[in-house]
Amino acid sequence: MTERADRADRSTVERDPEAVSRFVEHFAAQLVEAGVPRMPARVFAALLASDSGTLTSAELGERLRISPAAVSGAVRYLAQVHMVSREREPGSRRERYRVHGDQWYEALTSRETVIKRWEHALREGVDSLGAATPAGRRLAETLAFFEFVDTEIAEMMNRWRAHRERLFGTQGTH
Amino acid sequence: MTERADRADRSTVERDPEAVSRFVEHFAAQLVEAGVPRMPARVFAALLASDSGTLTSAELGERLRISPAAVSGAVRYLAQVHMVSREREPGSRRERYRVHGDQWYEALTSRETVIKRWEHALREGVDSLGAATPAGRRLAETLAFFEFVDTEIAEMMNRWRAHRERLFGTQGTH
DNA sequence: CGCTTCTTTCACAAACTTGTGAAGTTAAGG
DNA sequence: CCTTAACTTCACAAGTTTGTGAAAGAAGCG
Repeated sequence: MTERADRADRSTVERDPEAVSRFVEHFAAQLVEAGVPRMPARVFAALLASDSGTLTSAELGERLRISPAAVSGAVRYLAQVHMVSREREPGSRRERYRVHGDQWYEALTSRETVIKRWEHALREGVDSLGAATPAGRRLAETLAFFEFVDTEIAEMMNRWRAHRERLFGTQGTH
Repeated sequence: MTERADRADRSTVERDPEAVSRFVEHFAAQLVEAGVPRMPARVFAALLASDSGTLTSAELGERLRISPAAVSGAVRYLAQVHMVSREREPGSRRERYRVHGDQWYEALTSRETVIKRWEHALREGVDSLGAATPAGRRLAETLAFFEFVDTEIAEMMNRWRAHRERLFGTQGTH
């Protein structure tokens, strides 16, 4: 694809920037409601809605009307949770941020990390309350639930990869 | 090692309150990190760690050192997301809050509600960006992912119920 | 090398959240 | 009915979080 994807790519459909913005803000709002900090959510939504799947810091700042500092912070967050990756553009000090079509919801599912910590806390609880007490038994059951979910999610992702291939041909976007 | 305390007599076991508190705060902290507001997280953890699975407002206030107002707010939140239910104690104006051993992680999984809203936003996005554009295709794939997850989660919960029965005999605690 | 362009860091002000005391509301039990 | 126990609502103070401007930090390119 060309370096200037924005202008060059009008081939298919004339895009209404206002409609795009509406989607970006709406989707970002849903992410926020699910616990994602606001700026990261907006930046992420903007990337999702871009044709190339990559935008520069300047483009993000312009589209979302936020300062370079805000972009910087948001991107740092997103990179940390593996929802975007950063690439340096070879002949420039410009940085590009990219959403890897598939990789990001794999990251989403990687709330595994979260689950692991829950499991740890629960194990502690079973120990200190005593496995024989009613409360201890409840915690043990909850723990078993999470352990079950853990393995199930892994299998689910495998099935998804197969399913996706069936739906969309081979590898995802990018 | 804590068996002496655990093993104590009577229906309501004499429990090392400090160990309980440690678990409550630790588990609550994990919930907070996952996006649950603090007071609801603490109240919920306290309920989880109680033998009966129910506590009154006064008991919660005492154990967590928070005002009745805070209990009230926390419980309202938890009831809304179906993590606890409220019952009125027959001959009294006392209210009891209960964690239904199994029901609550079914609620957890009911991120369906969340997912449904994501799906809606994504469908909107596919429409307004155009299904034929690269961005539109990315959104469509993401949408397909969530639709897939939706059905998978339902099936997973069925498998869990079977699995649980195998592990713990009959149906859950309560 | 040093100029220029882009990004990050930092301190702070604005905006939002949270938990509290106090007043308000509901219903049990005399 | 009236009292009183229990929960809820409200306004606000304290504490966080958020996004910004300003300045410093990298890195291409002449």
